[in-house]
Amino acid sequence: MEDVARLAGVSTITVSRALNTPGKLAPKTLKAVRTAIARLRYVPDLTAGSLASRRSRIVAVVVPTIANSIFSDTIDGLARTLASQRYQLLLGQTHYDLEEEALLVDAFLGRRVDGLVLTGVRHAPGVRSRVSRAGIPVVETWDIARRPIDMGVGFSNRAAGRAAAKYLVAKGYRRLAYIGGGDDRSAARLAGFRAGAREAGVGKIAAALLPMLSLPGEASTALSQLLSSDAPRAVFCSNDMLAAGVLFECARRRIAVPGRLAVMGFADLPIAASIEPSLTSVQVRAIAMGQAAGELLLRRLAGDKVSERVVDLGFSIVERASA
Amino acid sequence: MEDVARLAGVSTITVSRALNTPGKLAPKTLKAVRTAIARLRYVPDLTAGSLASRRSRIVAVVVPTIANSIFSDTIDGLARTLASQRYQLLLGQTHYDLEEEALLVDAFLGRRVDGLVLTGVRHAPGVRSRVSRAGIPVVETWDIARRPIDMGVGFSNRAAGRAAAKYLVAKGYRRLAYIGGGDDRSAARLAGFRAGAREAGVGKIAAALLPMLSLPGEASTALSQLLSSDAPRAVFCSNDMLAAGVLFECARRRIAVPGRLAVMGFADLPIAASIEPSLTSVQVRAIAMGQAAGELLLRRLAGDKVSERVVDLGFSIVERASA
DNA sequence: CGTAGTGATGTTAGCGCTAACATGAATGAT
DNA sequence: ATCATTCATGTTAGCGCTAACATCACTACG
Repeated sequence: MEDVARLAGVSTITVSRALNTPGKLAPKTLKAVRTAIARLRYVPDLTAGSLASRRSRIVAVVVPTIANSIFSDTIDGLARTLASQRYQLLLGQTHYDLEEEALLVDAFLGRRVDGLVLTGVRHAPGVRSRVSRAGIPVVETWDIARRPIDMGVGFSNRAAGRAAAKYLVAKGYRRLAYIGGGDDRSAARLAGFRAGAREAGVGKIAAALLPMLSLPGEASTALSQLLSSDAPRAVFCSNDMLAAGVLFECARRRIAVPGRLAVMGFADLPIAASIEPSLTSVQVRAIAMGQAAGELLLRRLAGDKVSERVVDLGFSIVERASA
Repeated sequence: MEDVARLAGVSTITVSRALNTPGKLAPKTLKAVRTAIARLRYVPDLTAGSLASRRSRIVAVVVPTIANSIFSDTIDGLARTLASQRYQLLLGQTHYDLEEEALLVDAFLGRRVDGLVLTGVRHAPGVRSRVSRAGIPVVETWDIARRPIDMGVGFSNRAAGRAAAKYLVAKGYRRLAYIGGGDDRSAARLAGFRAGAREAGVGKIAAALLPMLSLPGEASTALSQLLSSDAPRAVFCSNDMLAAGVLFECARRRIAVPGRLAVMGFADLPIAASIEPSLTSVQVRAIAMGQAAGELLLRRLAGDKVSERVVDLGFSIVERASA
């Protein structure tokens, strides 16, 4: 930077200003500095800048896994929103392990990220306090916290499960089943699904819980398991990929959908509209969640107060052929 | 850090060593420092550490989009490999725009990342030289560069397309078609597909090029387009999701697969094995690519020389029911 | 018992920027 | 002509760490 300053005949702070607040320089000076920067191929060191200014222009996002396209959509929305203000994204995956999340959060706080986006509302003990002490804006996504760490963007997984049950019962299905993973949000949907069924006067629900992934192939196993006992009339899957797997298995076994088995998915991934038969699904706004999280962060980083700390983006049921 | 040092009765450098090279401290001292760190809830500032040590322990990865699960698998492999050495991932998406890539690369270089992983082998002018000047290890993935910037991990998209054509012709299909995106790698596969067909004595190939995304829904349009002209006997899709879309459309139109139309996918995503009929696909090793990229970086960051600068992970054709 | 060697810890001097205040020139109102 | 105000730029002093060298105690050996 000193070299640039010397070549342009100014001081280093002027170079700094040319980079950060070009509007505050006289046009001539700005041009001279820019010429010098180009000539010397100078690449400013943002690390040093972060240290001096105490702003890193980095936001960290923690998701269970990016292999699930649902979270990558949220990251995409977040990344695009933050990119508009030249913020960069540091990515961490927990693989559905709260301890991993705690480690990632600590590492990110050490990097002095300007903001933090977490997935889910349950965290390892200590995370909450450490994050609060850091004094940075934090957004929890993909669920609604009763007591958010700071801010939240999401929807109620419980309510979504409940709505799914009510939808299926209203359609006349009474023997209901659930296929899903064991993570918090899937568990909340299952709890809601059970509650909804109970409220609608339908009793026990068969549930097949899977390991964390949500691959279509696992659905076959889960379906076999369910069919071997008291065969359900409708099955709610905690993910469209799982639901797709069920549809494939049904095609293989010549089980008519929805004639003999109704299938309902979750997330409304692109495949839901395209698959044959098309898949009834609970639509959630994955990209919008990322965008909203990014906007909340940006507002706080710009000094705004943000009174609406929790944003419920809701969900909606998209009725298609399968249920 | 000074507070911690004072409380532990040591100097700041000893605290630094307790954090970075704990093995070099006397066990008593280490314990004292750790106690002080815990008591004060001290969170070391990695930004300052990066500036002083000139190592950021951050690696940047640039992909076209993480919405495509193929790239998120690579990122996953990369992230896991790097996490073992406490490196963190900075993520950038180009949305298939080389100019975007150039901007991201510049921003990442400014952050003094320790390593860089790029997708593809074609870059905006200037990127190559700027990256080289930075003197950091770089890995280009998802294709094989004839002249890599530094290192490479991938497979030949051209060869993959060629192999797909030969496979289909060997199966007796002669009127071939291609459905794929317009990005470099898809284009390379199409070129290879054409070359393979030519070599196998099959002439013109119908091709439907789509915008960048690879959603199953877009396949319907593409298929209609192909069927309206000289109906193909076999179609090679540049992505399994596209292929799935074709299968769905075929189910809808009661087109027998592979009886009337053979369908071949690319990437061997989980859905390929699970869909009905199961999908013949070109398997590529997305996760392994990320891991290998991570390993190359780690070796270079550890000071190794790395003589094999380009790793070809190859591909294989997985024969299933659809072609 | 002297000397070299080893291991543990400390001292000094930055890493490359920017915040905060300081300076000085130009402008305009009185 | 004087003074306050604004604008453009400069000076100083860190931001919170770590590299490199320095120091000191202790061990081992002939």
